[in-house]
Amino acid sequence: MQISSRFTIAVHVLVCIETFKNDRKVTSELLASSVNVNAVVIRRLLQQLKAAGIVNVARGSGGAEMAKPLEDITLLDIYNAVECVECGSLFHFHENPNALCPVGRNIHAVMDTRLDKIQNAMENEMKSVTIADIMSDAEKIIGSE
Amino acid sequence: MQISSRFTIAVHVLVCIETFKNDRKVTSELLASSVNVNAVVIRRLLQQLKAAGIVNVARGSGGAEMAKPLEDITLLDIYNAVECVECGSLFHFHENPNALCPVGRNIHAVMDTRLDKIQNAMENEMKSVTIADIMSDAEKIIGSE
DNA sequence: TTAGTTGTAACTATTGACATTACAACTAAT
DNA sequence: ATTAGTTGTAATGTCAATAGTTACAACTAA
Repeated sequence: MQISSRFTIAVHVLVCIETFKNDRKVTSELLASSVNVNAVVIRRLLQQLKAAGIVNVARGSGGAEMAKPLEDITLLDIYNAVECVECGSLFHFHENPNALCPVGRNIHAVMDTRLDKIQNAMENEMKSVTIADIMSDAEKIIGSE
Repeated sequence: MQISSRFTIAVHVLVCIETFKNDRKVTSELLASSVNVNAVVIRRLLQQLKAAGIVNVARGSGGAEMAKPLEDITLLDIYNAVECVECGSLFHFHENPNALCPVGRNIHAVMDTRLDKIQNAMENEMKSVTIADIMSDAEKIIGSE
């Protein structure tokens, strides 16, 4: 199972917003055309990013822009914004293990710290990369075409 | 999105196999009762673990056992055994970004190394934990009940 | 031969992701 | 005030993966 494409799409969208901000109004249509998905998918995604304080979206006049400095937005911020956070855990525990079995009633306690450490390792790595880093890579690559 | 419960169920199953190996034949029925899922789900899972060389399952006579030393089985081995590996990547990239857009045609190149680093961080953490570690925790917790 | 078990196919239900259509709400420009 | 362009969102549909269930052939050991 994989992390949904919303995450990579979100990064793509943010790079677009930053790249085109001086040239044109960055509408959901423009973003949809770059990502190659339906504009409604982009609008829903922008709502999630907006709720997380990452972007501003203007109703009516239209257009999206970054809501805070690029170096203050980490990949983890984006991940948390677009992936179901109520779930909280990266791992899915089977419900209702048999409490009459010594393994069944303790498996949660046995695994929880280990699973948390794994998830933390991933999240720490995500936290260490900002959109500023990504933009710097992107400018280099696009500039060298 | 979450990693499927097959992963935590697999660990649960391995802990059961090791815990009960001297007391009884560890059948899919027994495992199913501890995990509290259908026995067929367990059998399918055991097939995946068997294909990965982690367990042996006896047809006919019945019963599952570990196929190699506990300290040679890491959580990553289990993860790779039960999660779709063809997919390979933890992250799901949107297909067909627009090649006419400078961002669209470069987004893959921009993100790939970053995403690999994140996945590696997770896998390294998984690699550092063996079933021997988990069993040692489990024995402590179960013994102290 | 039989009882117990695994291996697997077939079918179903459920869930989440994603696509699509439609339209109300809103803003700015004219 | 009207209009054109845009966002916000509901409703609906499709698809894939997970997981539950039934059924039964294949196998082994007693």
